[in-house]
Amino acid sequence: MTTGDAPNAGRGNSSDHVRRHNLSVILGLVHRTRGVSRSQLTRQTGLNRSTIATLVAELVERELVLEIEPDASNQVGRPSPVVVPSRLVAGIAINPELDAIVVGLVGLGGNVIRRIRTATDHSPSVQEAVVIAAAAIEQLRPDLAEHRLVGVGIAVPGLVRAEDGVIRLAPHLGWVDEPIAAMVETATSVPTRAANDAQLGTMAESIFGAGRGVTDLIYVNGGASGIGGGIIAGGEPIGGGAGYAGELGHTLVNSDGLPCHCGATGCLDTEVRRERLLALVGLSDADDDALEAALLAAPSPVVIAEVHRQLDYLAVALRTAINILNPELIVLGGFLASLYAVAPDYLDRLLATQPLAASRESVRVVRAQLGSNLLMIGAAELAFEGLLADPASW
Amino acid sequence: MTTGDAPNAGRGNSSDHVRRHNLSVILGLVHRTRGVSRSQLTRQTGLNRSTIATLVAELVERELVLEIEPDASNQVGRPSPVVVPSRLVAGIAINPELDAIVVGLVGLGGNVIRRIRTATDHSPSVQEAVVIAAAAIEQLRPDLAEHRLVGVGIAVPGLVRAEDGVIRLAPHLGWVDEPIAAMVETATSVPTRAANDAQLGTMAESIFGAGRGVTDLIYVNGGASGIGGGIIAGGEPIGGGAGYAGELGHTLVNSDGLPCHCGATGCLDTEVRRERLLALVGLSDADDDALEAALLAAPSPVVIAEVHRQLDYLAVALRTAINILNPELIVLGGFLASLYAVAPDYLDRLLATQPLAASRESVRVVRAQLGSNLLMIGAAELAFEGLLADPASW
DNA sequence: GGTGATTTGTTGTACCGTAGAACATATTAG
DNA sequence: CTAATATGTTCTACGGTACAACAAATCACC
Repeated sequence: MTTGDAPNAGRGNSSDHVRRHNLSVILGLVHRTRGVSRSQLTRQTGLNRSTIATLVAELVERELVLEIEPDASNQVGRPSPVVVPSRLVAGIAINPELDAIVVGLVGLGGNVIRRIRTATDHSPSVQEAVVIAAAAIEQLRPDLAEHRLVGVGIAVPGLVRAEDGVIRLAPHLGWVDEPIAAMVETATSVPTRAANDAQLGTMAESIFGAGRGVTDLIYVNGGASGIGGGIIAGGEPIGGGAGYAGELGHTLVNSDGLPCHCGATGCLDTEVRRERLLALVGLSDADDDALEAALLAAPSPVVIAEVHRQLDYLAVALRTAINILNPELIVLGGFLASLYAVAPDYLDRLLATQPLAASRESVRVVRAQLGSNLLMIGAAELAFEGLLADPASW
Repeated sequence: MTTGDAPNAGRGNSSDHVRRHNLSVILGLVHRTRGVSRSQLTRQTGLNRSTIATLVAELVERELVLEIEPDASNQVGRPSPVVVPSRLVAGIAINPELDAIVVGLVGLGGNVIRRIRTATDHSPSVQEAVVIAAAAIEQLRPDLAEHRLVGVGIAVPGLVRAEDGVIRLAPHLGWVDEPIAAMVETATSVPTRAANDAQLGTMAESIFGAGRGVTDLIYVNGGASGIGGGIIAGGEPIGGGAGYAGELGHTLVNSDGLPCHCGATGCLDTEVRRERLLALVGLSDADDDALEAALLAAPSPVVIAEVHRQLDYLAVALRTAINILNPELIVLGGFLASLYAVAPDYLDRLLATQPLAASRESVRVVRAQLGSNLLMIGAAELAFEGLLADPASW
């Protein structure tokens, strides 16, 4: 017996598509779980175990997955082999930052194999960033020889048009209308896609991190260059018409606030800023862990006041987002997670009163789990997307 | 050749599901378009024309659709019969208002066959509303005898849990935690579902109204009891975890604003209100058309000032929503459409500066098209959902 | 430590649904 | 009136999954 399957759009479905779809579902499950037994696959897909056998056999044939010895499960019955992602398959993740270009080699299952951070002494141009990324990929050549490269994904701190991977605006890098995906694809000859970094972080946390198994969540990240976010609704990442969705940082939180670079005033992004925290704890430059340690170590009244002030504004933005999207989960990343770590009860109390009662009672707040690998894993999702959609074409 | 088909979740797919899916796709197209030729169906679904023939034949057999004479199309080639929704199939729509219960009989294709409005002299209890609705359905009995009733849908001015159709809060009716879907289902013995009225209006406008063919839109409605809204993202209605999504009325628009019944302060819903407009044009009670006529007829400075004030706040809420969701289209309904009719340029100018540039340049604002039938059509969508998902089971 | 119960892999067959080809039919263009 | 074109109709082929029967590997129990 096979259950449910609710495909979309106005498209029909033929046997060809059934095969493609089923291969895609299975490879997707193997990817997300990093290892499932064949018997679990039969249960989760609703397909017959003979069908699972042929489908898995095709994926093994194509060297996309491996079947390994069943683990001692203390279960009655014949043990079922575990299907794991092939270690051959890999994607490249690129993340340009203000002062560095990070390039990573990521295996199926979101496993970061290697990672090269190239610091830059100035904020690079897109051309420079592409050259640096290409050089880093060159460095990876020995590793690449052992892998099958299926794509490149770029996590950009700015607005990226989903359709063609053009950066419309990366304010802190000063990039405007730059076709970064096309440029990298030209340089690497590997299919390349680009998207907003926070959206990719959202996908990563949703698949491998704090949002596993949750269909409706909001991710909000606080970084050095500001606040970004992403949305998963009904289990799907929400990109909007062009790919610019998720900009929770430009929610109004203070009518009397300062003008924001976006053109409006009183945005979350203008009120809640990392620099202010750094200044208060006497750091000029620090990573998230150091900042959080300093905040927790020095709970002076001034620090607490600022933390509360920022949480007040965060709560206002979250109230709006909760009312609009009714998420089950809010995932906080970067220094927003630190703010929450310093005063969890304070934020919880605010969120227990501001949003509509029905929506607020079912929402949980947690911190992100993937840490420094977040954007590598997220960008790699973009790289894997084509493969996961149609495993048989590879 | 058949193209694309991207089903969801971790479910597999077998021949049984293919058939169900294809029937569902075709009935859905016939429903949405209110009439498609078989040749159009082959093109839009990508299925072979022999397959379309058998699928349509099954739907005809089940009396869900009819094939009618092709219309003179001036096209070369053999004319293709037009597939239209069967006039037999109908759903019941229920919409409780503050001073009336509206019940309608709606045919497949969103065609409102009959509509009964039962005025109440006081704000009814849920029990009263159900009794009144049941009585109205009784009145429809002669019509019902000629139709096949596939479901009941209820559009509730409040938060409704999607799972079981329990009203969590309908503030203006004073209803809390009322299992209205179950109550109506008991009274009618017809499968019944309930949802928020603005969400259903969103679906209706998206399928039959201003949002046809648009995959990412926001609908915002201004009614006597406040502001509601709904979201379509990636072509799908967004309900959130429990079904409470779309509450754009409780976005912060004024930090110095008044407390709102929702628990927060400065909500759009507290600043932008229909009563204020009614008072300024000297009406105590008027429908949307009368209010709009009065606003357009009497553009006194005071009226213009209030219209601008309300549009200022609406723009702030839309800016936040646009930044979060990047819609292609914003559909305004109720008195919000009237505000826009009075000063379209004013709102357009605000929206041309406040949201992020990339998002604002691709968004259009239009008014809703379905008028007084909006909620009947929307609620009927709920009634039809089961049928459209699996036509063969009926 | 053997035996039965249980679960799952394996193999071969049946069935279902769609695709495709060939032919029929209805329209337009000239 | 004829050719071109598009679509309906019919029949056959093919692909993919389900199912049944059997084999294999584990656990539970005595």
